Amino acid sequence: MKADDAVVIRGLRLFHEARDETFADLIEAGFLQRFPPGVLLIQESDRADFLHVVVEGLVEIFATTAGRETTMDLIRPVGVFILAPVLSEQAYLQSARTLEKSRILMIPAEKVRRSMTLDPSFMRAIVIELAHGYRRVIKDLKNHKLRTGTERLANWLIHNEIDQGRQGFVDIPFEKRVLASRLGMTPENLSRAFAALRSHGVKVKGIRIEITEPEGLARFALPNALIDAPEGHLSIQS
Amino acid sequence: MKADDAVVIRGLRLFHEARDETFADLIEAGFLQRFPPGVLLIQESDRADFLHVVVEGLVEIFATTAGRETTMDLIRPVGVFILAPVLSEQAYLQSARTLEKSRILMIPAEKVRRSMTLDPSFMRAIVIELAHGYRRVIKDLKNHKLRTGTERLANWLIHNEIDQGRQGFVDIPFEKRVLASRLGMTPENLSRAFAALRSHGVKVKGIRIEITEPEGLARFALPNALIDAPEGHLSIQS
DNA sequence: AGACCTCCTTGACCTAGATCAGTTATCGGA
DNA sequence: TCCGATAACTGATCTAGGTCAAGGAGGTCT
Repeated sequence: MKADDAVVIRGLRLFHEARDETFADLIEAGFLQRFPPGVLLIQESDRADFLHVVVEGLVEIFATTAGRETTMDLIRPVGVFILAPVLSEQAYLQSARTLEKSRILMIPAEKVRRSMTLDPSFMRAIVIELAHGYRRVIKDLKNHKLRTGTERLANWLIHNEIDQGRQGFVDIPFEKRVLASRLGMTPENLSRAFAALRSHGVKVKGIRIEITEPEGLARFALPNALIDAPEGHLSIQS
Repeated sequence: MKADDAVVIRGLRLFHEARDETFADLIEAGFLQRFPPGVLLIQESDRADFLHVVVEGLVEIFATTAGRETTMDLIRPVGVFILAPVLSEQAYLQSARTLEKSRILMIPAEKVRRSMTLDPSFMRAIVIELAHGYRRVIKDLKNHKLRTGTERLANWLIHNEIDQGRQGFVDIPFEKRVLASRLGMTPENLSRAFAALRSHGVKVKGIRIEITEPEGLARFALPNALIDAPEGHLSIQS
């Protein structure tokens, strides 16, 4: 692994407060690997053998049942994913695949658990990270139970316009079908949701979505900090 | 607090492995209070000041936005609720109210955080508890994104029939409107979902739901361990 | 540049679910 | 035991969202 990669990974909240030797130990035990797009990294129901860190690229966390599939999350560098089953020695509940060519650091689960036992400051960081991840999923569940698809899209746009620097537009950083699945709808329905938002000052220009009337959009979306505000996070959120 | 209450609470996974003095300290700092039904215990967006333990009764965890409301969870004795914001010193994302008359132990958040710092075995239990809670919400989100309301009901019945001792029926342990909200549907729709399950061997007799053809119901429900299997849990789940 | 491929969009149609209204069942208290 | 209040059920209607099919727009490779 290149030294500057290690520096970036060390910047993650999860590793930042760990002792030097804990961090060195974890990096030492892990291996960095390159993957082309579309590679299945994790299969749900498999035993959690590794903690994964996205160093470069884009990873989709998804779940399936009865032939259906949905996107649970999207992880950009530098982000850790699927921490919980690594800690409780359980099976993964979600699968993961690369959407772009990516570099992934894989740290053996056993090593993570042992480091946690040996280094209280690392364990402390794990507590904070788990608590934040927990809260993010709760927000997502609220989003789904309390809002329609079009409202979820409107709030996603508001949140991402801010994230991308308040320039009055949002560039969707992956395929629209992926966004649709992340928001819990079909691609067809996403198109219609965009059409419905036209009357609230939203213009679709390919990948770029222009927001001409932020106040009008907010009036429709009714953003709520307890759903939409980003949880202190490891990864650039979707 | 009565001594036998303390024994039961000590039995919780969260407290079981804590040192004796840690546990004594937490119990000492906490206070046990009685509430009639319908009392708001926690208001979302309030700062997390206490960790709550349901010693007796029934507590509903719910969330609201834009005038809508949904049930996020139901906590029966002995169960802890809303641990995450207590640890990361944040606002509650969910509200809580009693549904029955209840006894609740409230432990100051600051005390929980300090005990965690002082007692690694307690912190370790917190990691496990958080990881399990995290996984439970992920299962719930999968349940909602991947299934219809009727399918969620069918799987809820299968799971609860087993929980209640495989007697061929399920007694709904709260009002049906609460179940409806927990499953993310209206009371009207829950009635229709029950009607739809008649052809799969489900008979409604008031509070008691008879399951005459478990195999037929399972064929319709397609239960999935990665959604329906109970996570190692503190509380009797809903 | 042209051909091809994939993604996105749009329309028609259908199903799932919400809402509204009216009725029936259930439970607690006088 | 009756009464009133609340919960539950049922039907009619409407909206949200999924499915199917076709057309259009944007890339990439030769």
